[in-house]
Amino acid sequence: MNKEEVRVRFAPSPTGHPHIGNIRTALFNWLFARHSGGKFIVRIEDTDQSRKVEGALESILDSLKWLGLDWDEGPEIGGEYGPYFQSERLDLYHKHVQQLLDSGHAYKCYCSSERLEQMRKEMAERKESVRSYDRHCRNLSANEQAKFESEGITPIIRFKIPLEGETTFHDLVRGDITFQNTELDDIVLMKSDGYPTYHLANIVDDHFMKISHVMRADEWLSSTPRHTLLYQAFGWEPPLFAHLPMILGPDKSKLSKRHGATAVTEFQEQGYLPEAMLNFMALLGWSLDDKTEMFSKVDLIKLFSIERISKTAAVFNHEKLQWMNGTYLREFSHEELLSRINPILETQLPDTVNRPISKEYASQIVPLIQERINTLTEAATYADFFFVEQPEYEASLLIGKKMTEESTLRALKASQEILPSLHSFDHDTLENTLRAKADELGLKAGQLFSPLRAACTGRTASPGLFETMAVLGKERCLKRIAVAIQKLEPA
RNA sequence: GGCGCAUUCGUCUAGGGGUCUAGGACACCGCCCUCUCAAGGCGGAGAUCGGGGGUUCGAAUCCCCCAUGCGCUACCA
Repeated sequence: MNKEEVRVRFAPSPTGHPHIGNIRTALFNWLFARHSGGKFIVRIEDTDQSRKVEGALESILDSLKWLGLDWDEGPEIGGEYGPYFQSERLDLYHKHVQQLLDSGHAYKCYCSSERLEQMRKEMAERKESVRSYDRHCRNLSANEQAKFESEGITPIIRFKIPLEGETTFHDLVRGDITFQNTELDDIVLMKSDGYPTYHLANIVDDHFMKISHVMRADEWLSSTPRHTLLYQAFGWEPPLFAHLPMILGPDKSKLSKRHGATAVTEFQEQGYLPEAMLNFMALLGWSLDDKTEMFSKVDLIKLFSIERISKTAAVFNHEKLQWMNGTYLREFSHEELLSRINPILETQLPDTVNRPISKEYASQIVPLIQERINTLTEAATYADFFFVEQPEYEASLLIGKKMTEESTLRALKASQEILPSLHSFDHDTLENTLRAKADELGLKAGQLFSPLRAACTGRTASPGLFETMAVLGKERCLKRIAVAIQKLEPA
């Protein structure tokens, strides 16, 4: 094999929406390929017909596209070593499994699943270490085989693991790893439905697609000696292996739906930025040094290396992702942020708000919320009062600290009187006027501002009062103040 | 049960014999800023480096044992 050219692959099976762990694997492969000037290949491992999930393929491809992990060969674009769907490569697998049969490295197995189940049960009862298969058909005579064939049993094909010796392979992350061959079972290569198992298809494809490095999750480590033996049986040189640390949920178990949103597409829907997602995922199992943690995609490509992949599984920390997303959000220019937020506003603002949303108006709001949101979707929930006709809230919200119903009413009415006379409704005018008014009323600035804030926004927390009022405009502020006074005024 | 891998603050991690009385980040707490909330700045608390034996003048760093966690143990990937 030509080890000069780096060719790596992301080989998902279309059995569901890819979660952050799957895509992290894709990311590391992609990063390594781009770093080394090699090729990144996507291969779909659809050899299990029963587990196929509708829409999973699209979800996988969409996740990659969203993050900008472009592939050089694979679905939609093809390539020199296609097809890139295993279900379209069945002939290749049959041909090679036959080769193994002919060379005595594989054999047909006629055991029923019932017998297998029974066998495993008995082994467990006898407290023997449970084996997946007892090699019952490994040395069947020609007569016995003919008998099973005549009964119409479709055999599966198993790999003949050497009965003795040991198998060692080198892992780029963990070093040399050795397994006793006696610990290895005669794995299934070809299933009775004519589809290969992962083990066979994987080896055949990696070989013919000239894959130089296999970077996959840690859960595959135990399968690697079997794969090594398979390469030997074929007389092929195996690729280099690098097993990536797993990503776990908060309870330290394998990531699953139980852990809430883990599908990459869900993060997209929740308003996370692809650049933040990418940065965050890169740090799950990889680091540059003891302090750097903000990495652009270009940085990552330049700096990524297998040597700095860690060995330990990582718990997925949602809070840190959120922080990082907010950091990216804050670094955007107003124009950039607007362009990201606008589509969210369109879809997530209440139905009562007229569409399309005015970009000009939204652009005034963006600077006010930029440092107060951590995700794009928060823009719609945080800033909705800018868009609705009249925010809903309880009258009690108007009465702030150190304020009573009476003083609140007085403050609101005083504001109602002075605001119409303002020639300009900008930040400074508002601030000067209102501060003077507070003085005049014998109130602290905050005592006056809080009922005004509640009246104008329907919230106790909002962007700066004067900025907010300026954006809302004199007319709307006055209207909302009037509503507030009504809420407090005895009927 | 067997086999494999792993084990540094709650979490992500730095560390590869002395510079570590273990560094950074998220989260947490306090202070500053301040019209609220954030953001930002400053500071704090938080890990006897899973435990026990070695090796060494000296170990988070090397070796062994144990414990724990995770993974694999399917005609799933």
